[in-house]
Amino acid sequence: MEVLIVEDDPLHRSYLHEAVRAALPECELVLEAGNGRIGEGLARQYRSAHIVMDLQMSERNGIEAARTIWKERPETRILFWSNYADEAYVRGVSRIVPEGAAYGYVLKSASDDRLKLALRSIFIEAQCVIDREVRGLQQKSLGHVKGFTDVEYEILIDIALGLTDRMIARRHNLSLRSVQNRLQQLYEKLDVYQRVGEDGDEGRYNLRSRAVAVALLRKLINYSALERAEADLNNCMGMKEA
Amino acid sequence: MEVLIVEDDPLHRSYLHEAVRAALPECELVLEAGNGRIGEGLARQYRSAHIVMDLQMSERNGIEAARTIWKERPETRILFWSNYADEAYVRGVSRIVPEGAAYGYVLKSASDDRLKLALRSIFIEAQCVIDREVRGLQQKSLGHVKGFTDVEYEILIDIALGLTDRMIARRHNLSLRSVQNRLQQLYEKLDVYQRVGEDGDEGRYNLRSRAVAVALLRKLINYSALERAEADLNNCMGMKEA
DNA sequence: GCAAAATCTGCGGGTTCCCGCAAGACAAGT
DNA sequence: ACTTGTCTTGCGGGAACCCGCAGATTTTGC
Repeated sequence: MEVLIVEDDPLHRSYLHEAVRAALPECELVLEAGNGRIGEGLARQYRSAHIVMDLQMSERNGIEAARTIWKERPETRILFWSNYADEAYVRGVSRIVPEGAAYGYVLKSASDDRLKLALRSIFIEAQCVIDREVRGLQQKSLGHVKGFTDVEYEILIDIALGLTDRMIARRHNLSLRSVQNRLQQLYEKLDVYQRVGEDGDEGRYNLRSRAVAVALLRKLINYSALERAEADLNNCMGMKEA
Repeated sequence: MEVLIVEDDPLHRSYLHEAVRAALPECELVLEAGNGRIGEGLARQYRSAHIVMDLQMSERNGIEAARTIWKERPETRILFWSNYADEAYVRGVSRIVPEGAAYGYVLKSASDDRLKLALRSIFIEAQCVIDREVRGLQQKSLGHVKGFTDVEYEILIDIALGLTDRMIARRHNLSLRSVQNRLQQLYEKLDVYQRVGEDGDEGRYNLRSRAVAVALLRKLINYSALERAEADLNNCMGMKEA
């Protein structure tokens, strides 16, 4: 058995190495990668079936790396080990995990024991281990309780990228008005209608920009989600040109 | 001599502790704080003159903590130790450093030796030590080479928060048209005018939202800057109400 | 002190956005 | 079949935005 560690912080990397050694004495080889790109390469080369992966790395982030790895070998077991439980990350991960795969999502703030337990559960027992906090977000996101539909989310990303209504309509094969309907739902859910001004004066927000702002503040979207979306957009545009 | 470490990651904290011990054998006491709020408290309590501070902490981030600490004791020497060199952070720090204070900005990716050298230079020699990469950004930011004025930056933040033109005008005591002029400069500098569409079709961006998007992608603004700005906004509003 | 440059301001227009109203499409449920 | 609900689309108008133009004000450089 071998384990691949993908993590860009050297300190965390060696801590993980230690933890893996301690939790999985049957592990013969521990590989390390400093970013997603290298991680992908090693995963391919060693056909690693067991991976511990950080999200938020510079070169190529964890979600992208995991996606391509899972695309090639869906039975790979991946434990995501992250600092944050941003809804953007959680959604990004749930989006790419293959049917029936064993994976995990543990926060870096979790205790030593939690991490080791998760390592054994996932890699040995093939069970899913999702941090409670993260689990909560997942539920909220999927269940309709104050959560956002996938379509809504898409549109949210689109306005965050700065696309116009017309562009969004084209991208999604919708009429202009439909897009605007979606936007209204979004504004509703993001609770963006409160006045900002005082007295009787009418001081509203710019709804479109405000929506992006509160989405960011609520960590519904974050830097890496934006980055990915921007890359997608460029791709898509390139395709059209050709 | 005593040193206060403010850093929310336990691993990094103990690494720092180690480094301080090694680099400053004359140091008698090393204090640790897990977030900005606690850090402020300890700084006040122990009148610490030497602080190593992470930016990006949950409870209260490094910039806010440093600002209040410096406000009380401007001669405090602070070494900022951060993962990132986002322009938003760099600008945030330059903004609050008192006249003639000795401080430093070192990236976590720097070598062990660099860190130790910086510790001695700042705490013993009272010199400023700024990472080269960071230094570059500072120049660019202050010098007029492709950099942003403070006023422009303010307005950028305002639209990122979702304020309307009229609101911005009021906040800055400007006419509506002036604000729009500023916005045009911004759009120019952020290079937001490229078409997104193909063929002869007119596919522009929504300039306002797009500007925010590219500012985020270029790390001109980041989560913590947004968060601070939002808090400011709420304060300001509260004041007006009263 | 004066000219050049940069900023601030009002006006007017074209465009995009925000959204109420209303009519059609499709699914599900009793 | 009738209702109920959700989703889509068109129309139209009011508001906000983007911006060229042109005059007023301030700043800067020499």
